[in-house]
Amino acid sequence: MSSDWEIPAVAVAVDLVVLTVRSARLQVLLVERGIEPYAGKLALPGGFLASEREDVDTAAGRELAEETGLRPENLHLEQLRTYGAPNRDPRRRVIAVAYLAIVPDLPEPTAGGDARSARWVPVSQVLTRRATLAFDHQRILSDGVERARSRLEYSALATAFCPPQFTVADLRNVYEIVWGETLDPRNFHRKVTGVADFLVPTGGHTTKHGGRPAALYRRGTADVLHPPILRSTGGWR
Amino acid sequence: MSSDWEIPAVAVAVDLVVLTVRSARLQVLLVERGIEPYAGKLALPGGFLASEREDVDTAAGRELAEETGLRPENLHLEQLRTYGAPNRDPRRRVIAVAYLAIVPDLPEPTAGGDARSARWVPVSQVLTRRATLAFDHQRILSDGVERARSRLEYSALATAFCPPQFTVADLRNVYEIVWGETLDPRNFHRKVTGVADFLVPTGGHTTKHGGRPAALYRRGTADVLHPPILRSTGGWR
DNA sequence: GCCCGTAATCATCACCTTGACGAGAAGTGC
DNA sequence: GCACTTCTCGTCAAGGTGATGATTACGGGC
Repeated sequence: MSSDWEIPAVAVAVDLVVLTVRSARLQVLLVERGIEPYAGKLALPGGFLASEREDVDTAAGRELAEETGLRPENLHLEQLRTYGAPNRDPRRRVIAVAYLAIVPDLPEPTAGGDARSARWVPVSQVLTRRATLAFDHQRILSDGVERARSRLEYSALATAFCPPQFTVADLRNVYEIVWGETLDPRNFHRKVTGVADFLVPTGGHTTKHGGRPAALYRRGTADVLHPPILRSTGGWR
Repeated sequence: MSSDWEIPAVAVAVDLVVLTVRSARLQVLLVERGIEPYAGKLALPGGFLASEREDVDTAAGRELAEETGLRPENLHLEQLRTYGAPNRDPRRRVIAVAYLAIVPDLPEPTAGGDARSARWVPVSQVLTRRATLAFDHQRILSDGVERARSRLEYSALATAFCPPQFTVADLRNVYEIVWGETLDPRNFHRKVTGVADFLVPTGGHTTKHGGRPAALYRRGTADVLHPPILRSTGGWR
């Protein structure tokens, strides 16, 4: 570092991997790019810092609110990782701080705000390359999905996919769809109800479906799952 | 985003949490700052991108080589997370991409390169505030240590603290010091030797110490620990 | 109302992993 | 040889897991 060396300044983008379970599939929120590069291509929602003074975490919450209309307080939003390869963006140097957001099945897909044609796309369609994404967003999405799968094992993340009140079956549905494997309902029930402070019974019961009504729960105070809920594949067992 | 809006450009710094086990303590590599702000204060080693084209991961490896003289190929280096609060640095807007590096006990503490007085400091001295760090480096260190502790459970990270050949006792020593708890030698031995592809016996044995010679191992191909090595505290059990 | 299908919940059992701990193996120092 | 240390193997009870049977509680058709 010689004294006439100038500190390089780069643009900082925030990209969001917003996941939900919709129509029995894991889906990701994508936007269609309106401008070059990659005009017309699907991409993760995101954008640059709004000002030189905006906090990066704040920017992520702001982008999420713009795209989904949801306040970040109510949902899960965590930093995923930062992607800093020099040629990510052909225009100029941009490093992207990626965030993972988990939202429940929204009534209106992307009604909120001034989002430019955001829509839900099944993750499988992207990961199998039936749909490809702009920039290195394919990689970011892949990392985000793997993070979510892993978090289901050790954290209460699954409840973020669910409405405020949900049944054990709802929860099992989340696990099965995100992990892509079927789980035994009886063992799953025993395990999740056995985890300390994971689920709190509300006293209510469902009434709709064709079987016995299920007890309703809301998420408890536990962030980490005491005995974890481990998947058979992907780990080891 | 109006059309006259300019994309904010910010400086990108790479900060390193370099951990090792030395003198039976978990220690972190720190430098004494020579310039304002925080001149004279201890800080994590790091620096700005060397050029507008430098990859962020590459920059982390470069900084590590400058500080320790070690080539990044031989050791563990992973991205920790990005710290993007607007007032991290009082001079100007800087976002820091922090990395976690694990190195074995080096023969020469900080002999390598042109490092400005880098030295090892016990982590406990920093976390208990007996020594304080510049910027938000206290928080970054804290996150890095917690990441390392967690990684010991599920990954082969502990071997990165060890020389190429090591004994089960060496490995147990790493776990005990990083976790800050004692482990039963007999159960630990059974567990680590039972994990698939974690340890490969070299055939050699130690000869030095006062007890029965220990078999020597080198790290195997496993990155994730099949049955994980769980700590009693901090997790749940 | 009664039978049936469905789904939720409870119960049982064999197996495995874990932690606690005993005991032998294989060196060093005196 | 003896005391001491550390490594390594074994045993056992307790608890978690997967597989699976049984029971509960609803809706729907007749």
